[in-house]
Amino acid sequence: MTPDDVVVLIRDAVHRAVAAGDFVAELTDDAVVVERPKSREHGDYTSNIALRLAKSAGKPPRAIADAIAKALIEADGIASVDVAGPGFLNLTLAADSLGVIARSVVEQGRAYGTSSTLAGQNINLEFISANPTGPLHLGHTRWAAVGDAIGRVLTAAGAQVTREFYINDRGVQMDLFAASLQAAASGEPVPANGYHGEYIADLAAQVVAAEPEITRLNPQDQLLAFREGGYRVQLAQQQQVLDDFGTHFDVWYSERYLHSSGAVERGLNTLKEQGHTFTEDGALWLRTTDFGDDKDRVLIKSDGELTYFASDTAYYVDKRNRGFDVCIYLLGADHHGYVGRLRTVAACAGDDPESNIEVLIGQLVKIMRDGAEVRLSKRAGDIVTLTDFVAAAGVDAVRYSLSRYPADSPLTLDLGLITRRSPDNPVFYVQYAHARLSSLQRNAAELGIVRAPEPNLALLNHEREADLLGALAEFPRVVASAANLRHPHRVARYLEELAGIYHRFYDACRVLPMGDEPATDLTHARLWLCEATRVVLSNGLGLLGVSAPERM
RNA sequence: GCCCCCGUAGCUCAGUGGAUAGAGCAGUCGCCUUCUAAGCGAUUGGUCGCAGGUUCGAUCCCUGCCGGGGGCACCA
Repeated sequence: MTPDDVVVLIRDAVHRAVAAGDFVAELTDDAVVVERPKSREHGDYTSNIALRLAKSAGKPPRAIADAIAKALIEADGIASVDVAGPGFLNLTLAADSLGVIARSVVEQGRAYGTSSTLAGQNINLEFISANPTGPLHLGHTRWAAVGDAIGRVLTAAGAQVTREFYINDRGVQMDLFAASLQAAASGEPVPANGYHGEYIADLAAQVVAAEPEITRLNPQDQLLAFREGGYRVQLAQQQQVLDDFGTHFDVWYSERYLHSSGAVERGLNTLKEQGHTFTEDGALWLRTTDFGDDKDRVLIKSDGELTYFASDTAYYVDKRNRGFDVCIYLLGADHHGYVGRLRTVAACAGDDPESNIEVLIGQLVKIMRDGAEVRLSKRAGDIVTLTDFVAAAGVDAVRYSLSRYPADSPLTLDLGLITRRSPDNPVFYVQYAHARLSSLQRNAAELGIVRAPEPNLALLNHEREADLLGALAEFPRVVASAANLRHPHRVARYLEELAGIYHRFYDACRVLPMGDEPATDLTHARLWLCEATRVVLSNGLGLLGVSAPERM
């Protein structure tokens, strides 16, 4: 019996109690909430429905709880119902209705945890979108991990997801980039406002190696060649790094293409049609103050140049024209001033900023090493890159340690801790549980034990087994809420809890027979439970893009 | 000045109105003669920044204040 099944039982019980005249109530669809109680004494599931109905029913919550309990106890699969505290309903399930969860999980396999809660939603998920002028740094790494996990969780919840990376390959930063490469190649000092990282010299050398004739070009052509050559090399490098990291994009969208394809013009036309543009001081403005911005924004400068804001606006309209219902932007904290503006853009384009656009801000990641903060500055070159981080800690540890926290709160990581590959890092705790389970199955196979096709799952009545079954049943709800809230860290936290519950089960409940003893019905029931746990750990780690090792 | 994030155990952090506020690490004490001890058990540790308000009930929602971080452009 799943939590959703319990919800249905309670709803039916309320209806029966109302029909019997015990109290008066109207149930909305989401009124009945069932939770796993914190304390084992409170049964398998608990509901506060009586407390919620008390006011409108005009009766004390405990009286309502008693009436519901009376109707509920008759339902199949319910072993006992207690009314506790101010009026909580505490349910204990019959052992067999809890045990069948194990079978259901195993049979659903990789599909267990998926749902259709977001079915029909076509979502554009844009993240990282780094300039092609340097390596990916720590801020990008956070989104590479969390953004990818959000994509996986949304997909699991039934949404159609397109991951998109916007390439800022237009604008003055590209020229600065070119000038920096040119200077580095000819051994001259990099311009003061250029890019100073050590990678610039490497990039310049790579460009020269790929196109040796570049050194003989006249300065102007050479500048152009460095810009394009550097762009190609740097972009390819970013793509390779992300590929190695396990974060894959469906669309790499170039800002140049946005302009060359006419999308900018179309976007500006859409805004004009909606009537929110005006001309002043020779510039074209968007009246974002109509929707709460503190000031209007310029689209086309008085010198005829498009602003970056114009590109962003057109890009949003273009996404919508491509058929996306929801455009999610994952941005760094330094872009938070952009959130309000993007929302007004949606409003100016005639959309609903509450539903068509969503901007998530990733707060700063601070890295401590030997008690001191590692400072990050992209242009100065003192950066921790994604590649450095992965080289130091490995893909799994980096992905996991970033995605077990909500992205919208600042984060401090101890590099020493992560690189130490010690159990301090929860990813090892979770992966270890999976490795233990895999090992156990190898041992079972060696003993010639094959899971019985018709196990007696009612035998799973040990307290630790009930804990494990209850936790397994929660997984689909965890994934759905992670998707709805765009909070994949909930999956990670859940996995840590599940791993803990499994380790405690393992400690208390022997699975395989000792010595020459034969396999019993309990052995088989527990093997189903173990495989169900392994499936959920594997699926959950998969949602975070972290591997589920069979050996450690 | 205006806007955003944060303030929970010694440290790093979970906790989208419910029961006795949790985890890991750090500290203390135990458990390997059989499935991975990268594990398990026990124990120490809290005015949930402060003050009001809403509610049967607030760490959570609202208002104000205090403290820390980040952001404001006819830049990209």
